[in-house]
Amino acid sequence: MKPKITLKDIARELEVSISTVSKALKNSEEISRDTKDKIQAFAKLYNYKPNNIAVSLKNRRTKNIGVIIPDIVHHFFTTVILGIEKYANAKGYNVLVCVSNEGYEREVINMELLANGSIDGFIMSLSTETQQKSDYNHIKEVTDQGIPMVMFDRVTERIQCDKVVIDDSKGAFLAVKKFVESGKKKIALITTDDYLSVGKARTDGYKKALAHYNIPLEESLILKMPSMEVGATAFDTFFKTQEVDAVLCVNEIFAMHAMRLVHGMNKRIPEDISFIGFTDGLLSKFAMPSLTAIAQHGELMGEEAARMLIEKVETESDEATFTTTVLQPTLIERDSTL
Amino acid sequence: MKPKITLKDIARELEVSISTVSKALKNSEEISRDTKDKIQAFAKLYNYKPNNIAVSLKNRRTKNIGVIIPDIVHHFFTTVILGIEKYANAKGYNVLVCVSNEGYEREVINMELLANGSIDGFIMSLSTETQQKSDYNHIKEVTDQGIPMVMFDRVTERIQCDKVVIDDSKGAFLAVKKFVESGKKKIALITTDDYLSVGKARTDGYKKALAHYNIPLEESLILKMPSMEVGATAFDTFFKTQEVDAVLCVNEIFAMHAMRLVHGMNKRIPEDISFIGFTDGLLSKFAMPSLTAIAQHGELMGEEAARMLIEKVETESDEATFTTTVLQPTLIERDSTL
DNA sequence: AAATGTTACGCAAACGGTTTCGTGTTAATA
DNA sequence: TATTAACACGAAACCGTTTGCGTAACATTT
Repeated sequence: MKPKITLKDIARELEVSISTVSKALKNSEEISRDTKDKIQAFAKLYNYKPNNIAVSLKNRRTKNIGVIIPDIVHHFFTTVILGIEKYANAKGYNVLVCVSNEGYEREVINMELLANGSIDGFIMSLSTETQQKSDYNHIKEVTDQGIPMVMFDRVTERIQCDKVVIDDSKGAFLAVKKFVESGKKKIALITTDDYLSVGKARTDGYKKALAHYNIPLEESLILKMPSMEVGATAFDTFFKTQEVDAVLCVNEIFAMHAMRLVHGMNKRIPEDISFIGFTDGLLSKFAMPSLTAIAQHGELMGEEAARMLIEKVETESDEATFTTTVLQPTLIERDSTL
Repeated sequence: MKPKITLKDIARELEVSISTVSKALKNSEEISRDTKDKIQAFAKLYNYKPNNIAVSLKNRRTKNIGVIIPDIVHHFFTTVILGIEKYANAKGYNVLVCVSNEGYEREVINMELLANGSIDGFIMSLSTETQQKSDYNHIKEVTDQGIPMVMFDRVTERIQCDKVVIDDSKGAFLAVKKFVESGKKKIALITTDDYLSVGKARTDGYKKALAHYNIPLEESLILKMPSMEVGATAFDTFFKTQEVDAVLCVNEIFAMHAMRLVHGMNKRIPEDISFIGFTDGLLSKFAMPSLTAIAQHGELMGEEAARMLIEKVETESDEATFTTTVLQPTLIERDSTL
C-alpha cells in the first residue's frame, strides 16, 4: 500500500518549492538542468502522476465528455459510444456514459450531475419520455451556461446546438425503392408512435417513396406500435388481416417478431413477403433468413459527434454557429429481400 | 448565456462571507434563520449548484466509479453496466465507462487515466489480450494505491480483490445435463482458447458433466475457436466431419453460426441437433428457432459488483478482506432443445 | 566600482469549495 | 455591574496544481 505521491511530497523530499517541482516536471526553461534531472528522476521513481481533479479545478477543463443515451443495451447506441470513445480517446478525452433509460427524470438528474463541473461538453440522444413531454428545459439550461452540446439521432429543433443525424427519410426511401424494384406492391410500414423524431422522419420517407413510385398510400398498411410488449396482439391481427408483400420495420426487434410471425403462417421470405429493417445490428446479421437492413453507421455518427464537440470545446469563441451533419444511410442487402 | 454561479458570487452579492454562504446552504445550526433564508432563496433563484470538481478535491472523494469493460457492443457487458448504473445511481454515484476494446494497451491507459483522482473505485472485466499476456501490473498498481477494485466475469486469481462471477462450470454442466436428459449422446463443445478464464471454466463443466453421466470424452468433439473471423473454415469442416447431436456454444455468435450451418445441411433443430448457447442475449431470443440459453444474469452481476465496490469505498477500514461472489446460472429453455 | 543583465528559484494567488477555530455582539447569570 | 455563555458570523487553512511575478546570487558590461 503506497498512497499516491503529490507535488508537495516531492518538494519536501527534495527540499525545493512546490512550484519548482511543478515547473521542473513540465520541463520549464526557468529551472536548471540539474534540478530538473533530479526532480524528474525522483518523480519517475515514485511514479508521480498529477491529480486530475486538481488539474481540472485549476484549468477549468476536465478533459471529460459526458454522453447521455437512452439505452445502453441497444446495439445502435453502443456503436455510437464506440465511435465517440475512439475519437475522444485519441484526443485525450475520457468518456463519461450515463443512461437515461428512456426516462425524463434520469435524463435530468444525469445532466445536472455532470453539468456541475464534471465534463467539458455533452453528447446526447433524447429519451422517448423527454420527446413525449417535449420538455427541454434541462438541456436549455446547460447550453445557456455555455456548455457545448452535440445531439445525435434523437434530436429536437427546439434546442440550438450542433447535431448529427442520419437521413432517416432517405433510409426509408431506399428501402421502399428496393421493394418496388423487386416487384413488390403492397408495402407495409411498422413504426413507433410519432413523437420519436426518427419514427416521424422514416414515415415521411416511406410516404415520399410511395408517392414517387405512384403507389397509393394506404394508411391501413402503417402499423404504429408503442412498444413490442404492449402491441403484440395488434401485431398479430395486422398480419392476419392485411395483405402485404413487403414490410419495412423501423427497428430490428419489430422485424424479428414480424418475420417469426410470418414464418409461422407458412409464407416464404423473401418470395412471399420481403423484409427490411432499420439499424443493421447483430440481429439483422444472424436472423434466418438474414435481414436486409438500413445501416445507420452508428460508429461514424459517434466519431462525428465527438469531433464536433471537441472542436467546440477547444475553441474559445463565443460565436455560436451551429451545424447539423446529416449522414447518409445505406442499404445492406441480405436474404430477406429478393 | 448565464455562467455558473459560485459561493463567492453569492457572498459578494449578499455581503456576507463565503463560509457563511457555504454553511447556510448546508443548513448549518451556526447560521441564523434569517440569513439562511436569504441565502437559500438567493441560491435557488440563481440555481446554484456546487462545483463537483471543487468538492471532490476537498473531500478526496469523487462519487464516481470507473468501469472498464472489454467491449461495449457485447450484450452481456451492457447488461452488467445497466446493473452497475442502477445501483450506483441510487447511491448517488456516477458511472464512468471506458472500453478497453479487448486490448491490453487501452486497458492500461484507461486505468491510469481514471486512477489519478477521477474515481473512487474500479469495476472491471479483463480484456482478452490482458488475459493472454497475463500481465496484471497495471491493476496491481491501482490496488496497491488503496483504490478499491471489483472484478467481474473475466477475473484472475493473480489479483487480490473482490470478485463476482457466475459459476461457469455449473452453467456448462446444466447444459450437458439438459442434453443428456433429452437423449443426446454426441455432445460437442464450441469454445474459445483457454486463456479466457470463462472459457476454461465452461470446458471444465462440460467435461465434468460428461463424466458424471458416463459419457466418454472425445477431444475431437471440442472445437476451439480463436474468433469467428479466423475460424470460419474450421467451423465448416467440424460440422462436416463430426457426427454430433447436440452442441454447446460458449457464446451466442458461435451458436448462430453453427445453427445456420446446420440448417444449410438440412438437419432439423432440435430433433437432429440440439443447441444451447451461453449469454442469453437478444440473439438467443430472436433466433429461429430460438436458442435455449444459459443466462448469466449480467444485470444482477453489475448490481452485485457495484454493491461490493461502494461498500468498500465507504468504509475506511484498511482491513483488506476480499470476497468472491458466485452467481448461479440458469437454463432458459427455448426451441433449440427438445 | 557601479550599473545592468541573467539565472534559478520561491512566494503567493487562484481554481471553488469545506471546515475548524476565533471573535465581536448580545443576552443571561452572579 | 462585572462575568460569562450563547449566538452568528468571518478568517484562514486546506485539497493539489498552475503560473505570474519578485528577487537573491552571480555574471557581465562600461
